[in-house]
Formats: sequence, C-alpha cells, structure tokens
Amino acid sequence: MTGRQTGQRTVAETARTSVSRLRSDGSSTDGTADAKRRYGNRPTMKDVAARAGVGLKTVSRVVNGEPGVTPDTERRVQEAIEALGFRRNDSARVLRKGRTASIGLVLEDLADPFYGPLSRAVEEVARAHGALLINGSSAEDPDREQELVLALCARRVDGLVIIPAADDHRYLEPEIAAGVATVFVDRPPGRIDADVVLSDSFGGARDGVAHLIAHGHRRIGFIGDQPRIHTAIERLRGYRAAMADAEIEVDESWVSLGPTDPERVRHAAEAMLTGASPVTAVFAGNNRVTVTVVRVIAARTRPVALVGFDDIELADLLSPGVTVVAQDAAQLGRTAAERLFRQLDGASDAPELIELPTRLITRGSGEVPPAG
Amino acid sequence: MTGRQTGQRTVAETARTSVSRLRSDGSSTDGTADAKRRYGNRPTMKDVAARAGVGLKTVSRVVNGEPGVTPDTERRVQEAIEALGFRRNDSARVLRKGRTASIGLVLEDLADPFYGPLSRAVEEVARAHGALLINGSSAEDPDREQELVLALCARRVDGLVIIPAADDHRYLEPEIAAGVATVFVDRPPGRIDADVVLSDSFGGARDGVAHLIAHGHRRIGFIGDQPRIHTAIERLRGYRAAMADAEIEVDESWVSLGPTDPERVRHAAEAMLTGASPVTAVFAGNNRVTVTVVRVIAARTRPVALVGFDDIELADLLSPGVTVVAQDAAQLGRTAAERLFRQLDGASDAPELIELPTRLITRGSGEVPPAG
DNA sequence: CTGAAAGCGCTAACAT
DNA sequence: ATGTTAGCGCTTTCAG
Repeated sequence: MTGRQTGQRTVAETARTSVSRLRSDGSSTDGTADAKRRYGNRPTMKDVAARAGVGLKTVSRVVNGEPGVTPDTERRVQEAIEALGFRRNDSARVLRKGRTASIGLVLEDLADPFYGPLSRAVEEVARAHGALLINGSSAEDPDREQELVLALCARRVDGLVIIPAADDHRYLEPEIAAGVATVFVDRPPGRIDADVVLSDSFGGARDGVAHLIAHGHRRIGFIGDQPRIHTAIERLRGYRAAMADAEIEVDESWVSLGPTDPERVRHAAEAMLTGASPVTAVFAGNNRVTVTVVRVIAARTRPVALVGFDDIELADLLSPGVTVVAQDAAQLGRTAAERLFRQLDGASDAPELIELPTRLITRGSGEVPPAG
Repeated sequence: MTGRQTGQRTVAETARTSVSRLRSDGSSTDGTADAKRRYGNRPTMKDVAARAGVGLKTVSRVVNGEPGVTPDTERRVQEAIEALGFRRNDSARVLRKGRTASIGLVLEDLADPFYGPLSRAVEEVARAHGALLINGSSAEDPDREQELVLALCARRVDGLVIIPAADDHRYLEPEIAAGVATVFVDRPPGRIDADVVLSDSFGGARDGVAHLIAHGHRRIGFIGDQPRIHTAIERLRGYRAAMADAEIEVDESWVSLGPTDPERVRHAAEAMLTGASPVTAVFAGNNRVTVTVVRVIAARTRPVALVGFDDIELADLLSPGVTVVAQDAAQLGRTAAERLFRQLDGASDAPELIELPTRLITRGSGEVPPAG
C-alpha cells in the first residue's frame, strides 16, 4: 500500500499458511446462564433488578456508582450482575444522556508512519478525558472523507479530529452548528472556519531549501505531493521563497508535484537528475517522497544532496544520514485533541490557527556539496 | 514513545509555535435554522415529519431507502431533511436494531510501525462490511486491555479483534456467550477458546537463526521482548530449536528477554557483544529490537551479523542491508477481520488457529561471516 | 402507500 | 434509601 521494500534481494518462504482446529471441549460455556441469557440477548438492568429483588433505578445507581444505596442492597445487586453477566448498554445510555464519550479521527492512511504517532497521541488525550476513539481512513479521497465524517456524526461522536482530504467542508456546517466539536490537523479546512493545528510547512521547507543553498547548491529540485494538498503547496511556496531569497531562478523542470507512490516519485527524480539542466540537490516534500528519493540517489554514482520534509526512522544510519525538516506528529495530534476537549468543555473561543515549529536536523545528506 | 531518532547531530528550531485568530465574520452560521435547531439539540425524525406534513414512519422509510413511498412525498421529506439539517441518530437506531455495525480493535501501540498496516487492513475489511472501527491501545498493559475491551462491549460493538496484552481472557466469556464475535491476532488468547491468527514465530525464528548458523556462526545472541509475550517465547523457542539442530549449546548470557525500549536493548546487546564469550551474531526478536541493534552494531568496529524478526522500512538501504524474517502485518489483520465477519455472518465453526508463513529476506547483515 | 402505537435499555425527575 | 414514571429517537408491528 505504501510500496515499501523495493530493494529486496532473496526471498524464501519458510512455511505455508496452516490452519488447525482448537480443542473445543465445551469448557467455554458455563452452565450457570439464566434462561434469558441466550445468544445475542443480553440481560438488562430490569433483569438484574428482578433477580436482586430491587427496583430498576437502584440497579442504575449501583452500576453508575451513585450514592444512596445501602451496602447490603449494593451487594445483592452486584451479585445479580455477576450471575447474569450484565454489562450496561451504552447505546441506550447515550440516547438518554446526549453525549457519547467518543470522538472521531479521520486521517489519510493509518499505515503511513506519520499518522501512527499522531493517532496514538489523539487517543491518549481522549483516554485522559474518558473518551473512546473511532478511527477512519479517507485514503485521500474527498468523498470517502465526507462519508466517514457523516457516519461519525450519525453515531453522535462528541467531536471530530480531521486531517482533511477534501477542500470544501461546508457539509460540516450543520454538524458544527449542532454542537459537534471539530478540529482540523495537518491541513486547514476548506470554506469554513474551524480550529486548525498545522506544522509550519512554509517555514520548514524554506529553511530546508536555504540550507541546501547555503551548502552551495543552486540547481535544486522539489518533489512534492499532489497540488490539491495544502501542505504540498505550502512547502513548494517555501521552496520558491528560499530560491527567490537567493535570487535563483527556478527552472520549472526542477519542480514536480503529484502522487507519492514510488513509481511516480522515482520517475520525477530521475527526470530532474538527468535533464538538460540537472539538479544537484533535491528537496523531498514528505516522508514517502524522501524514502523513494533516497533509493534513487543510492542507485546513482554521482552524489546528490537531499533534504526531506518529515523525519524517517533510521534516517541517521543511512550513509550519508538523511537531513530532514522534522515535524512532531505526536505533538500535532496532542494539540489538536486538547483543543477539541477544550471546545467540549464549553470554551467558545473563536477558531484559531495553531502553527507548530519544525526542526532542521542535519545528518549529512543535506550537506553534500554540489557535484558537476 | 518509541524512542526513535537517537543519533541526531544538529537540531535547529525554525520557528516558535504561533497562534492566530481566524476571521470569524459569522459567515459559518446561516440564518435558515429553525427554532428547534439550537446548540446541541438536533432535529429528529419527528421534526422532519412535522415539517414535511407526513407521518414519522414515512420519514424513516425515506431515510433508510425503504420501498413504499411516492416519489412526491419522498421529495417533500427530502426537502424537510435538508432544510432542518437532519442526520439520523444511529445511537437510537442501534438500540432498536441490536447491531451497531462497528467493531473494536485493541492493539498495543498504534505508533509501532507494525500495527499501522495491521490496523489499516482491519479497517478496510470493516469498511467493506459497512462497519466502523473503534480503536484502542492497551499499551501492553493487561488491565488497560480489559478495561478497553469491556468499554467496547458496553458500546455493543458487534465484534472484537484483539492483540492481547493479558494472558487470561476469561473475562470475555460472558461477552462471547452473548454473541460478541472475537478474533485474536498476533498472539493467542489465554484460558479461553477463540479464533486466533498468528505468524509462524517459531518457524520464522528457527529459520532465521539457522541462516546465521549456515553462515558459520555458533555464538549467536537472542534479544527478545518480555517473556510474558507469546511471540517472544515462541521466537526464543525457534532460536533454541535451531541451535539444538546444529548441536550448539546455548550460553545463557547470549539470551536476553525484556522490554524493547532502546536503553534496555542497547544494554543487552552491548553485554552479549563484550562478555566472556562474545557473540558474533544477533537475532533480534522484533522490529523495535532490530532498530536498536542496528545502531549498536553500526557504532562498533568489528562486524556483527544480524537477522531481525519483522521487516523494517529502509532495511535494504543500510549497509549492510538488514536481513529479516518478515511477517505480513496487513495480511494478519485482513485474515483476522475476515474471520470476524464470517462469525458475524453466522458461521459457527469451532475456533481455529490460523498460522501465516514468514519470509526470510536476505540483504547482507545476516550473511556477514563470524569475526574473531 | 401511509401512519399510530409499542418498546429497545437506559437515566432524569419525581414520588414514596 | 428506594421505586415509579416518562421519555431519549429510532424501528417494528400492525392497522388503515
């Protein structure tokens, strides 16, 4: 899906898929079940109340730890709960209470190493607020994003953290008006006002490219994501700003935006490295691009300088190490989630744009001098 | 959280976190809202029915695409829906229908690159079955696992995919009896029967270690995860089997199980590389271990052979490339999720153990001859 | 083709 | 301290 592991040499299957039947001696179903407890028919508070010989509300009190129950009755209720295997039905609870104590996270692809830590950070904040996280991938498809978001709204999630794929979020207006807290991360929303948490793509890219220029490069390539993605545009803008600052005219054959699959990126890199005016350095617009460009460069004899946006694991162990403009995915997620819960706690500030700094981490590839 | 990027050289902040107020000209709240549509009070089918001048059930029919509605009334209902910004409340629906069309996934840490693709694969299958995914991390804590699982059961998820941290899952018996479909992945459940999907940890490790032996190594170290984790034990067992096959006696100073944080692993690796009977090769029990061992080896002058369990990105670009026993995380997730939905579709097969093969991928580090 | 009534399992608001 | 009643918003059932 992310096209990793292209450069494999030898592959050997060590086993076939095997399937075995497990012991099933019936030990997993104990005989203590009440008549009511047949498949798919779970005991309710009413059942517990009947069994414990108390009223419905008393059971509710015990289950929710509300005060006003004698230790003795509490014990009887607890026993009935255990015996019946009762578990409160939160769907019913939600219906009554209005809040679901769950938030939705919509991102592009959980398999992308950039989003794992982000998602995890959102989850931790949610957990700290007693909420569950419902997760969905848009696969960078605007329609799928909308479908997902609206499905989450139908579940009445209390809030949404969205890494948008679409560029028009007016479809969210009724939801936000109805009280669904919403924060966008990594990219701004389209055509609505809402909280946004971003990395400083422009500044990061500008500094990364300036770094290459400082090391003597003038013919510098830029390979980024599709132009409808905000970060791609911002990073390209940063590239152009750095070039302009150094009074270097950009040859448009040095710039390539498009999908970040290895084939496309490889092709783009090869093209700008071999054209009429070949580049001596490349700025890679995100971690997917960087990984592929590293492979392309490794396969060439003449050295090419590289700075990538996003840190990548093991970047320091390649030779040369990969110089990157790092953003803190976890911090991005944490900040967004905290902002979300602040909304849920009733803060009604105006929408804000929070921009997180990036860090230039030099490891060697960005300090390679121009060749040729 | 995963302790990546230890070997950084220079770090420069490119900006401060900045916060800006967005334009908020009130353009996001259109004036067409009905009186009912105040904050947190969403229109219901009843409201739609009233506005469209039809019965409640007719609205329900339209919303759910049920037959038996005149095109004309359907249109009137649709208009009312649009005007009111109505969105069906799935909590209420669930309460009535019994099924939530959502499944839970409990894993250790979404930030671990192994689980991203797995989670994504589960999500894709869920999506194909019209279900949403609720995600939770156990952080390798048995109590937290149970808490999470039971919270998911309270939400009445239709099914659970669990990468267990606990070793006793009897707490799930009432849930499973009540009809919650359950599949374990990556590690087997404890003390209950349930479907399991595993990689062939034993066979994979045995083959990986045998590969080192075939390249002349006899003093081979094993660094794995904590002994309460099933895969750690199985891989160690594979290691011992390979050593026994070659009639090599294992010096217990060559074996180290424990947490996989960089510090612990680094210490373990250093110890076995410098002891009285130093190893010439290391088998790393999972991707976290491999990453750290690569760093340790890179910092040494004398070459050390390495085979790691789990593939890692860019493994092919290090020098030497990292030889690994690869497992297919996405396939693991896909298989488990498909099995889950088979259960939900009514298949009542006995619990099965499905074991997926691993692949040995040789890239250089496993073919380094013994030094000294 | 359409709608009124009942009730899913829970909690809020009142009794007792 | 405990129980009773009335919904939450929807689908199911059954009657027009």
